[in-house]
Amino acid sequence: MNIYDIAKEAGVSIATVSRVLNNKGTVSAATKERVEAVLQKNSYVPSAIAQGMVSKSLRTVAVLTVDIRVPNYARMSYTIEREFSRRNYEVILCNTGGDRETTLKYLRAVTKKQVDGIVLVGSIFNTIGADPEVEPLLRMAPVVVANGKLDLPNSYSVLMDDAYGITLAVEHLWERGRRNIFYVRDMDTASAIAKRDGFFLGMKRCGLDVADRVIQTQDTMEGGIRAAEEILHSGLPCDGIVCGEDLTAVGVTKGLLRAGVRIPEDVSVTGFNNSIYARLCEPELTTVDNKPEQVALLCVQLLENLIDKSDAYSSVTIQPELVLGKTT
Amino acid sequence: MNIYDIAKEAGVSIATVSRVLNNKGTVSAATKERVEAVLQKNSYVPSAIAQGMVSKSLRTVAVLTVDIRVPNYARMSYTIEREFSRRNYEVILCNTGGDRETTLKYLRAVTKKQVDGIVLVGSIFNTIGADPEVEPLLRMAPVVVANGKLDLPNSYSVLMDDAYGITLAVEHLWERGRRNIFYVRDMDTASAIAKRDGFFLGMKRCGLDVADRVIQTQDTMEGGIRAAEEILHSGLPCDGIVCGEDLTAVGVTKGLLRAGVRIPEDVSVTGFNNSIYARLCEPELTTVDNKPEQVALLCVQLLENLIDKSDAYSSVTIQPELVLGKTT
DNA sequence: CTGAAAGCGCTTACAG
DNA sequence: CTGAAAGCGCTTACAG
Repeated sequence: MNIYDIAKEAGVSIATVSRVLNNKGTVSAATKERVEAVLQKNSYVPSAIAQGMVSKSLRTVAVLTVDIRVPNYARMSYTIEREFSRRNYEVILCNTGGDRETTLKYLRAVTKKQVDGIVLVGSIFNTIGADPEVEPLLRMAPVVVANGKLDLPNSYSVLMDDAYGITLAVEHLWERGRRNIFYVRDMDTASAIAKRDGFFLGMKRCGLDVADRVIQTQDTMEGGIRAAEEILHSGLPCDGIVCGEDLTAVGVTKGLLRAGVRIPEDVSVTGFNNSIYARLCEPELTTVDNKPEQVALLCVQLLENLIDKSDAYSSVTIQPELVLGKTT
Repeated sequence: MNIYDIAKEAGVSIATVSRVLNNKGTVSAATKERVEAVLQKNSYVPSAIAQGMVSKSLRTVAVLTVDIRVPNYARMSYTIEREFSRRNYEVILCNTGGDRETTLKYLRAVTKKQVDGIVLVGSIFNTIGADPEVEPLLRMAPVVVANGKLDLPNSYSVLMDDAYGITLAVEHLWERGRRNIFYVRDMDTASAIAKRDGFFLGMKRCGLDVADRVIQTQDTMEGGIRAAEEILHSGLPCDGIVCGEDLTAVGVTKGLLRAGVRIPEDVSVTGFNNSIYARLCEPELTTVDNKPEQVALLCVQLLENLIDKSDAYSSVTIQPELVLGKTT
């Protein structure tokens, strides 16, 4: 059932059917009514592909992220998807695993489908997006990076001030009287580096020593447990541990408790993300809220503007907030 | 840059360009080489929309689920997406919230885009998919339901034996010497009902009484905490609590510990899903592995067969497994 | 107000 | 081996 069938049945031309369908141009009331009856009767729905052929748009955007199973990415992707759905766009989801080849494959596929826009979720795309093979693909559609920055003419950013978030945690521990503070960091994304720098900055402001006080570990609960063990065996005094992720902070907490360390009496622990992990943790984590929903919403608004070529878009930075739990 | 530009530059017809592009039909080696050079030079990529116009396919499938932020759905959606990507399909993600209207909106949008197939993730779609307004939309593309069943000619299921999973938990508690067992259930999906029936069955087999031993609560950590309080105040003896979800089990654990109950010495607790929540829980939860990755993979294989109209597809049921933690 | 025609960018029989 | 033409299902100037 296509527009020709409808036209024939209604005794009009396809142009007229198209007009009533899109409420465009002028159609006499009588004709309109007749066509609408036929439309209704056949519950006709125009083909989005054929429409896309003309308009060059399928009203679809692509969301590339590392792994939707990570709560922070899940929250952002969820919000992006819901917000675009409200705006009558569908979202193609791409789990790149942070891998260059995989990212390339996804970008080739979605640009071939002429997506209206692309959202890159995660600071890992700072590196991948700058790759000489990746970059030209990102020029084919407007791009917004959540928590990252790209040097492209049609790309904008919504940034989270990760460094500031970690300084908040450090200063909070200082106020709690902690003077021997460690930092547990994870992978090597721009975000991880910003957080570490935030730690250095916070410690400096508090006049504290950072020598041998940064522990690198895997971004898993087990990684956190190992980090706690490493700290306990370092020989250095420790009364506070700032973590770059809630998940590692949960592991750190477990590791400390197993070693008989009391939290927060002996050692304070902070996480990052204000994820559900922080609330499941026993005791509940003090953590940094990096507001993924807010970041995601701004990404959607920015990309929508870029797609509509409306004015007044610019990159934004969101400030995180400390959320008190029972570990500090 | 379209196929006409390429044809002109290579001095051939568009039919010939199409042939070398698709490696179809016959092209002389010389011509092929010439065309390929032009293709390469312009890094030409054919429009997927125009191709879709002819083939009636955009090589896209839709995944409808309740909420990607729930780990079990995230794991399934992740696996489905990755597996379809491997097969050169893109995935449109739809978070329906379990809502009928939202589901309708998504299905209208994706059928209009003529998706090649639809995966419904969650037993909530048993009800929604049978709705008289929803059902016709599901007839427009092959459908696979993860952990649910639909009565449609072109729809198949990959089922998880939730009831069996709960009987495993009950029997495990019995073997541990528990005789006063409660069940904490959540929402009213087919899956939740199957689990409750599994509880009844397991208890019956063990010859245990179930009167007033099913507690209904919200599917959140707080819901679990409240359930624990309710059980403790019920006046009934309790030495075992089987939960329908890891998240509520974590809450139950917290609630019990706060009341000074020892786990597992006084009361054993089991969860469901083998999610990361179970491992974060202190003590680590004994839980039921419902194998979301395996379910998802089978869904993809099934749907791929339906799309290719290859033979030999049928619905499957997966058996869950008990995973021992430290709460039993 | 309405219709004929061109155009969107491909693929695919059909001739030659 | 290669090209002209039709067709996929729409939208949109352009006439009338």
